[in-house]
Amino acid sequence: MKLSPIEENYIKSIYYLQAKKGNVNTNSLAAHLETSAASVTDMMKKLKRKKLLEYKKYYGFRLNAAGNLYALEIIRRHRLWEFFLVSKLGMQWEKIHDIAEQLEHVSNDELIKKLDDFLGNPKTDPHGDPIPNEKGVMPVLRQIALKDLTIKKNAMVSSVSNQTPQMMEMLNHYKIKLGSHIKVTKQFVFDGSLQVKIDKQPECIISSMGAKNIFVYDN
Amino acid sequence: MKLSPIEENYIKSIYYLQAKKGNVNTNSLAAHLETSAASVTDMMKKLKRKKLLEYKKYYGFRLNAAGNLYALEIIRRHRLWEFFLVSKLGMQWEKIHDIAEQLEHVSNDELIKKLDDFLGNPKTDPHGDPIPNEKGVMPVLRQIALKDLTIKKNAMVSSVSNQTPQMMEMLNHYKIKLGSHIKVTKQFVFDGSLQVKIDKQPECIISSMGAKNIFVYDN
DNA sequence: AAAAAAGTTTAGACAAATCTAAAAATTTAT
DNA sequence: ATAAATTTTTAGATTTGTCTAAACTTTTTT
Repeated sequence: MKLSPIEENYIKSIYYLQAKKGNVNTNSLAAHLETSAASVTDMMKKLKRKKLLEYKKYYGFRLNAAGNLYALEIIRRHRLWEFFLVSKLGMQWEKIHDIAEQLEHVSNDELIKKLDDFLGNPKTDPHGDPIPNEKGVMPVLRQIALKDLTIKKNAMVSSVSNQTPQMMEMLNHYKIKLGSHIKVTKQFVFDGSLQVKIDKQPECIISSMGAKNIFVYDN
Repeated sequence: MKLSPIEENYIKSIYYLQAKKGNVNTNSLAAHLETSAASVTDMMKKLKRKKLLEYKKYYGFRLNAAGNLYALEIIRRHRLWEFFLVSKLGMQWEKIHDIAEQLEHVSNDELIKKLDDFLGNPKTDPHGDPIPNEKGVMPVLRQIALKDLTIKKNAMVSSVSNQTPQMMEMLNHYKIKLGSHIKVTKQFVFDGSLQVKIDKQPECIISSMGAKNIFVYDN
């Protein structure tokens, strides 16, 4: 089934609010989507007709299995595009969300599959949020700061917690990208700096400041 | 100004029909967009209000300078995405048009600028059609078959005239991509095969069959 | 130059998504 | 348990893009 971008936005918002608060009501969904409660009621009837959620007048609504799966598909597209915008086009975080909101509605299974492969099958978006797989399964990841990574354990760069020009300069210099393979080869107790191997590059040293702000998943 | 996807499709269709036939009338635009003549009339009034075309009842319509520029912007987005789908994701020609029709409506100037740079500022899409620049200027290109390329002249791969698995296999083997820099270093009169240099790779030999089907622009 | 044909526009209706204001149901407070 | 407050739904209007059928222009034919 293919929904309109508007319907997709409803599904996505319900999913988020449900994940955050357990249940969603008409008013909170209206607030989240910046629309009226009346519009929400109308749409709930429609999405019930389309069998994406349970809905009983005055008794709230809830995504069913199909609705959940659809939401995860949208989130998958959104997060893959966000990854693309940052890792391939080098866009800044603040700018990518709105663009990904547009791109997420482009629907073509082969496109998303190929995009995923092209990006190296990332497990999280640039903010560190997990990307559901094709079947709608969110990977369970342990994300830790690089400074806490067990020595000699392979890990992957998942996100970076600040995006100052100084930080970007450093990442750039070390050729650290989202998705980069990374391993700590030595720790210096003296100043907390680390010797690390990034992808296939020769080893280099990262300061404790840097190692605090770079996040990786090690599973 | 930001138009809806539907309005953009009207602008784009008018542009194409105008380029092909000089002038467009209500019925032919309706046919092209698979809609009714009445819908076209309604939309012409609207696009006139938005100052994108000249329109006089019963006397036809024509894009003005602003409308033309807008059309070229849409075409630019469409062709850049087509290039992306083929050169980065490795999709097949038959599949890319419909996807690009969706992607072309995603509007963000910085996105398109960065995408263009990421792709290496291609001058044509995978079909060999020129990509307008940011100012709406179509590059004037001389596209020729690789076999006709002057020896030792630098050129760029613009398109490939058939997409059989055999052809793809060869392109893959030689690492020839859209946008690849290419130069003929030697011609063998005997069988018409060519020695060529592709990007920074060592020289290789391409048969006359291959050289007939690979197109380049040499200016 | 009328009549016929072709092409275009208007009128009126419809579907999707929205809104406001009023009505109905539920929840909370007394 | 009734009243008050909150929340949700309905009713009816609006906007965008669409349609068919009828009316209107222009063009072509005779």
